[in-house]
Amino acid sequence: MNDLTVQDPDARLVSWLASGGLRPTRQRLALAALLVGDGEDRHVTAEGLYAAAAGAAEKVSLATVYNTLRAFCDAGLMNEVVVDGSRSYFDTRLDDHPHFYWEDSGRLTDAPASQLKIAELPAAPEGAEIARVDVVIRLKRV
Amino acid sequence: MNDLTVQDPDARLVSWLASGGLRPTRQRLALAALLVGDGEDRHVTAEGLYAAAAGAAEKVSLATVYNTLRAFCDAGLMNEVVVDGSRSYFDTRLDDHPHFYWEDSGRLTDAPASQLKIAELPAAPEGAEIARVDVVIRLKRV
DNA sequence: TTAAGTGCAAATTATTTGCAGTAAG
DNA sequence: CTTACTGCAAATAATTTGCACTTAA
Repeated sequence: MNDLTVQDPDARLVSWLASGGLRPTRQRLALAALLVGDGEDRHVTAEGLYAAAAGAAEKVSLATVYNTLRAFCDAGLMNEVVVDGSRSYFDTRLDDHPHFYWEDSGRLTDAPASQLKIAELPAAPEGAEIARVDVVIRLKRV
Repeated sequence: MNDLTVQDPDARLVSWLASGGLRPTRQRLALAALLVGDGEDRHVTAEGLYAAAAGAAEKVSLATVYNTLRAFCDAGLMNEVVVDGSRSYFDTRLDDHPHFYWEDSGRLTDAPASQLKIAELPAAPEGAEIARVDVVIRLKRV
């Protein structure tokens, strides 16, 4: 899905946006660079990404950060993860995988998918099918 | 944990509240009756419980419904379940168990815990331990 | 009598939206 | 040019809180 072919970074971001049918605006390129610029998976909140953009001297309004994250999700470029009733997290990783949620700091990180083995799963009731299975491992400091 | 001994229903609710160190006020008894009055497990939102109370001709303010649900959770009588960024669900069932989330209707129900078998789980990283594992099976209509 | 609980209305927080201006194809 | 995108500020929605009043112990 992510074609990490060798090409100049900007072009990679442009095609990342294009694969979601989105125009490469200055703001989107800046946010995309922060999100997928280095190929690392990221878990951000809107406020967090807004702060990161500000830190990188990129001028993007908070409303645009919200709208852009929503656009990226609608375009299938990211996923929204719900773990904390009060804020939404956005994950650059696209496959269905488990998360660690650090209750003390509110940080969300990937849990190694290879170490999760579900031997049996409740079947979807009549008239429904499974869209996704969210597994959140809540951690507390010892 | 839930002692479903045969005694008059009101006394059951009073001791349910007492087990959480909470005073049996008229409002709490009314909400407790709606939540655990029949021993069935319930998944409610604050607004939903408020509507149910109104439907049962019980006068309880929305603020009190919120405060009471929070108090019940703090007292360990209920659990908060996060599945939908925008609203909180409160579950009368206390053990760690999987849920079905009906994406179309926003309804939350229990999934049979007996049908979930996790063969392997990512280990908690250094300095942390697992507080709880949330499994939410998201359903879509076929 | 006294600390806990209640209910309003106002405050907060995260997020969305209307709309006028700006930029991409 | 034409439509999508941006950014402010105002609007929303869920939830919390300040505070005067009520009630359980």
